[in-house]
Amino acid sequence: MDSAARLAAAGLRATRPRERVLALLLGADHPLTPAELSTHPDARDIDRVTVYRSLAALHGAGLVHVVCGVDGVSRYRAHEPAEGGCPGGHPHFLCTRCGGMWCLPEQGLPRVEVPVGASVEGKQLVVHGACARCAEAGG
Amino acid sequence: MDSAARLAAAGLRATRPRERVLALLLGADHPLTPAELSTHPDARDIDRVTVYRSLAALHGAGLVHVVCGVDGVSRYRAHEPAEGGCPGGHPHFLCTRCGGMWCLPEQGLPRVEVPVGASVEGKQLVVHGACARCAEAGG
DNA sequence: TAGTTTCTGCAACTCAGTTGCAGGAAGGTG
DNA sequence: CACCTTCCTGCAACTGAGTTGCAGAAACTA
Repeated sequence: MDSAARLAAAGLRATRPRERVLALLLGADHPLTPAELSTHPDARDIDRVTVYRSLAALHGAGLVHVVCGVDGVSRYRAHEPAEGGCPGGHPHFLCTRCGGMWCLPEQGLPRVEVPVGASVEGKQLVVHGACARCAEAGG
Repeated sequence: MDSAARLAAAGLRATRPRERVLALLLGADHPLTPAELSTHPDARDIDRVTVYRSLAALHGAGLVHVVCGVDGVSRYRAHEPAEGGCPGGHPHFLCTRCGGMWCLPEQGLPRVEVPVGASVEGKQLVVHGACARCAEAGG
């Protein structure tokens, strides 16, 4: 299923910026920041603000999941809409050297007991350190 | 052990801003943001920048732990230096309505398998939703 | 094709956090 | 106690992420 079809299936207008952003997320092997998206050669002509709003629309429609690392930057990744339920329900690894992030999809998240009366909307587990390449480069 | 004694024990100079910041963190029942600290009545005369630098010093000395929520804001909490080892090794609950955060210290963090060659320096599990008060207020 | 609705791009803005630098305080030495 | 070195503080200015308002343009509908 390509970007345009996914947008239509989710009830979103299939505009050029949205298709482009979703296509980039689908083609990436790790979560991307809004900055990485708007400076990408294939999206240079898309405004920063439009990238943010497209990501918000995609997230609202359940086409992508978002993770905020210990560096305070949000990262987005596309997932199959068919997965439904709890997309992004896996840990992520953040390299604090190069800023790269990778999904660890084979592993789940633990059940957490929250204070009485509180309602849970999501949870995220971020492991941080140095990725293989940065660790080897001396870091 | 009061703030000044903790600073000395950690090998830090016991300056007024540091004592003040540490005392506020020790007196709080939940993690505080740098903004909450620098606008606190007891710390109004401490510069924003000094708050950030004091927190960095306290964190580097292992007197506080830091959590970055899904809202991209860092929060700090003091802990007993005697605990050592892996301070902050518990989940946190973040209320996305009021921005409050609470520690869930009775629960641990799961072991996570990371990509080959990567080195782990820490991990954090943040559960987000509405706290009891915000949920009751209709959120 | 015309018309309504929604989206895009621009400009300006807020807020978190950082950097450079001059003056000042903390704590050691004689 | 005075001196001196070291480190810290506060100010100003800056970077970078993310948001808001608005006019014009593109997408869907009839």
